[in-house]
Amino acid sequence: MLLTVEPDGDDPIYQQLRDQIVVAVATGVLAPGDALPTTRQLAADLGINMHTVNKAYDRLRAEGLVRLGRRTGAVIARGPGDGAADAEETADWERRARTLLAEAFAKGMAPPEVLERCRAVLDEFTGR
Amino acid sequence: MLLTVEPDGDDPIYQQLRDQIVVAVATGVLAPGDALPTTRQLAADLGINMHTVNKAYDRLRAEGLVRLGRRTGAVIARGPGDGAADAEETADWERRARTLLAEAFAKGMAPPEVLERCRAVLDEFTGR
Amino acid sequence: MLLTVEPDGDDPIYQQLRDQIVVAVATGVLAPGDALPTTRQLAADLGINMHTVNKAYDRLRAEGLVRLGRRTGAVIARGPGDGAADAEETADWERRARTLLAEAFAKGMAPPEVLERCRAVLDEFTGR
Amino acid sequence: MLLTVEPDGDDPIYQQLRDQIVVAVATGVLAPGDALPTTRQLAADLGINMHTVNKAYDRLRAEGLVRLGRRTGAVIARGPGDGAADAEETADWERRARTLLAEAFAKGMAPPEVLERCRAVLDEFTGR
DNA sequence: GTGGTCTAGACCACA
DNA sequence: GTGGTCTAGACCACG
Repeated sequence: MLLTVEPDGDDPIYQQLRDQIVVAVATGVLAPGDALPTTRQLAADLGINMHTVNKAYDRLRAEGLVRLGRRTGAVIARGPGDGAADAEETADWERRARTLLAEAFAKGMAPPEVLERCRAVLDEFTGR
Repeated sequence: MLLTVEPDGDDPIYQQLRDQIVVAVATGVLAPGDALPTTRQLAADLGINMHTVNKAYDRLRAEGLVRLGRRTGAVIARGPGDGAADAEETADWERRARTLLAEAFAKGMAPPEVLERCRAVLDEFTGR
Repeated sequence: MLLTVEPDGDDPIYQQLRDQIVVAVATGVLAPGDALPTTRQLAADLGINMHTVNKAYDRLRAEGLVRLGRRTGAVIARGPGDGAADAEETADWERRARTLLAEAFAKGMAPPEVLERCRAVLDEFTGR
Repeated sequence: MLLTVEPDGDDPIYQQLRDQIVVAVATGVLAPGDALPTTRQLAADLGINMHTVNKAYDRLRAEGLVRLGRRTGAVIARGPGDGAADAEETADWERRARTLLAEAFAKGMAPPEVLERCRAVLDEFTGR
């Protein structure tokens, strides 16, 4: 099973699904054109409600990462090589990154170490 | 005024406060030993509920960034140079960073560019 | 009552609500800062489900026209004078306008007459 | 190929076909008397279901833009110069135009700019 | 008391 | 058989 959820986790279930799919796209486990499970199927597999899956898919569509097809179900629409993010998207991302990096630094992680971890994660994504 | 809030923003108000204080610690605007405003004071200044400020402070306490004293109020307990984060804290941070980096990569931002942005933010924190 | 719905109309109910609110903003009946009814209130008034209202509000939020407040409920966030639409938004609008104008022209409406109708509607919005 | 479809686009396929044919009539690419491809032919060319093409043609018939003959297939029935639309048709169109214009105005597009865009599109249809 | 989330189950549009 | 829409009712997070 590609996706799992923690019903009692801090993040809402649809958010957990969204995050896992984003990571799967980054790692190449899912590539543009790949089909995601149908809402009903995934809901049944995970023991959650169809609408919850639907919401996760809808958010991903709003982010431009998946297309919701009429016949095909949900399909990955964008991937690592597929053109750059727009300005607003990038600005929003940077704002969130800034907060996350501030937390690391404020809690005592050394900047070179932080950067190294980021590099390692990105290297993993690129497959190096 | 050091802190501001958007009452109708996407993030809850207590989260906005928490984030801003974290960034303030990272940039050195707030240093270990500095006192934060009292909950009543800050709530009055921002026009928000006292409980909301309290929640923000409590979260920061749970993260180990502030100490809450009966008479001393909230005081910054940790800063950039103050020893490393523990393993659990670090692992949790890395999980969140992984998701954020995956989003950037999946949406087409180039890894060197992403790293550069991270480096720039960290440089800003260290004062270069 | 400001808003009404036709449960059996061609457009989904949430779309009808969205459209009416957009028109209300254009005509000035609703101005930035004005509060919309709460989801439960509006649902009760119209005899529809809370989630349907929620969806309409969520779409308007995605369009940037309303903010969904924690305490305040839904509030108009943008109005006629409030800065221009971004490029993508404009391009999408123009694509839809092109189709609508093509329909008018193909069905025999004379271009000057079409323009005149558009001008009249816009004049109504500006209050002239 | 005159017509194309995005199977996973926001609009249903039959709607995409309908829109493209309407635009083709407006631009003069298709003129009254011209034959459209047979449903089988077009469905095969586009890799879609025959029923979908059928539905698009039927909508156009309901709008009075094409005539469906048993042997003649689908033929364009109306064009830019072919008499005015009836009152009901016009009223419906104006209602939709009003919503679309309201959206533009509410989102900050200036009325003169909106009118100018409309004029440009109509000029393109008339061939200037 | 507000919106947010989740569940459950139904019907419809689309293909 | 897919996603889209709507209804109904419950609990939670936020303030």
